Amino acid sequence: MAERGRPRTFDRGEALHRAMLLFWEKGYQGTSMSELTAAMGINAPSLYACFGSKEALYRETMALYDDYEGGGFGAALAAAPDARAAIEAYLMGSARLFTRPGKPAGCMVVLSVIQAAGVSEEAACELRGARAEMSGLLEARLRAEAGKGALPASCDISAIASFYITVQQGMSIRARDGATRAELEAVAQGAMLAWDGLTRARA
Amino acid sequence: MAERGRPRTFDRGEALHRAMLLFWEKGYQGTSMSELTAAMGINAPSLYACFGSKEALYRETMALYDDYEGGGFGAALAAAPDARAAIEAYLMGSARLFTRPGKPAGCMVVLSVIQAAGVSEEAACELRGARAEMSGLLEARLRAEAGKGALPASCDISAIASFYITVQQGMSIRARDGATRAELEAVAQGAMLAWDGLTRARA
DNA sequence: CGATTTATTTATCGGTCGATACAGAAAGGT
DNA sequence: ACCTTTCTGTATCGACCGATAAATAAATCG
Repeated sequence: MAERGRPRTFDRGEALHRAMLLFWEKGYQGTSMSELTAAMGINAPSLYACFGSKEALYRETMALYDDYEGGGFGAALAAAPDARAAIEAYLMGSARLFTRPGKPAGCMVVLSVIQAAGVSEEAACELRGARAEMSGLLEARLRAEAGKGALPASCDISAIASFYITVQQGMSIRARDGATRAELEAVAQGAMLAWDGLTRARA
Repeated sequence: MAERGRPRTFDRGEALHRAMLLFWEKGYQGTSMSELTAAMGINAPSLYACFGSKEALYRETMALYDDYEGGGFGAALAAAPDARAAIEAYLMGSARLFTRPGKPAGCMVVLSVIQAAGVSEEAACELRGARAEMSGLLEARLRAEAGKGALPASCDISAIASFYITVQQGMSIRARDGATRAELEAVAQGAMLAWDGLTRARA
């Protein structure tokens, strides 16, 4: 059951990784085929044979990002001892992820709100889903805590999630604008100062 | 001292306004000349004669945005009775500005961090300056308050400004992703819950 | 009135975009 | 060996990009 035909001369995963870094940095429309083929070290026909199209490649790089770069948040949220620690880990982890030397600043999924202009409606939906998923993870973690009675039943879980998602997305922009890790960590700590107020029982 | 030559058949200000809406919505690279000329109701040579180039037009639309759309914040900050009210007005005003029916969602200046890919280094600097200016306005308002003794001298003014700027920029992304005005206003109120903690005197 | 100046329309420029046709090269199957 | 299959490099496709040259139209100036 060995492979038929001439074997590929490049590493598919490595090429995909390099494409991801480009799309992450410059967005979909902002990255040209010639930049892609140059960075991936292959010619256009090899790219099309291997990945299908520019958009299919983009979607695959986004999946790779979800799996390896933006990932780990689900586990971190679950591992935290309580909801407050989970949110803090989410923000502080984001501050670190958004400012890794040698990697584009900010979150590829968050920035795709703007950077994915030009992709098909189908792909845009997929991206919207990926962003909503993160929001869903946060809400789920908070609801789990509320279920344990650790949060007042009357507090607005989705509003809390919405607030911290917004802060994290703002951190993506700040990172792109040159903010340092220390600045983002200070922002994260600032956002945690709203925790008591947000989780206080409502009328 | 009347005008020489054939008079222009279109309203320059109106054409600029239409170009602004396009750039605001789709960014610099994402807006093509043919889209611009179609929306402005003129042919390409008229555009070049009147505005110089696509980039010069973009920069002029950004100036227009600064003056008429994003403006009013300086005055609002100054008019507020105290620093807390100023910050709250800034965030609540942003929530309103980012979700005006018939206008693109979010802030053109904030989104330019990502949407201005492709412009010259000179224009990019100008945009960075425009973003820093807003941050400077916030800091100045806070320092004025600290000078009056209404804020502890030990609290970190630039960190407070950085936090609220980050929230506001996050609101721009959320608006682009479809967030409603009510959601953004809730986020703004959430951010104000951090105020007491942020302005408490430090060790 | 011509002469000058400026704006408009039409047609098009060279360049780059994303995407492919084609022929040659390198593997397995028989 | 030969055929089939798959990948590779070259060379290029039509479409659109941002930007203009040239000819025409509409105003003021002398």
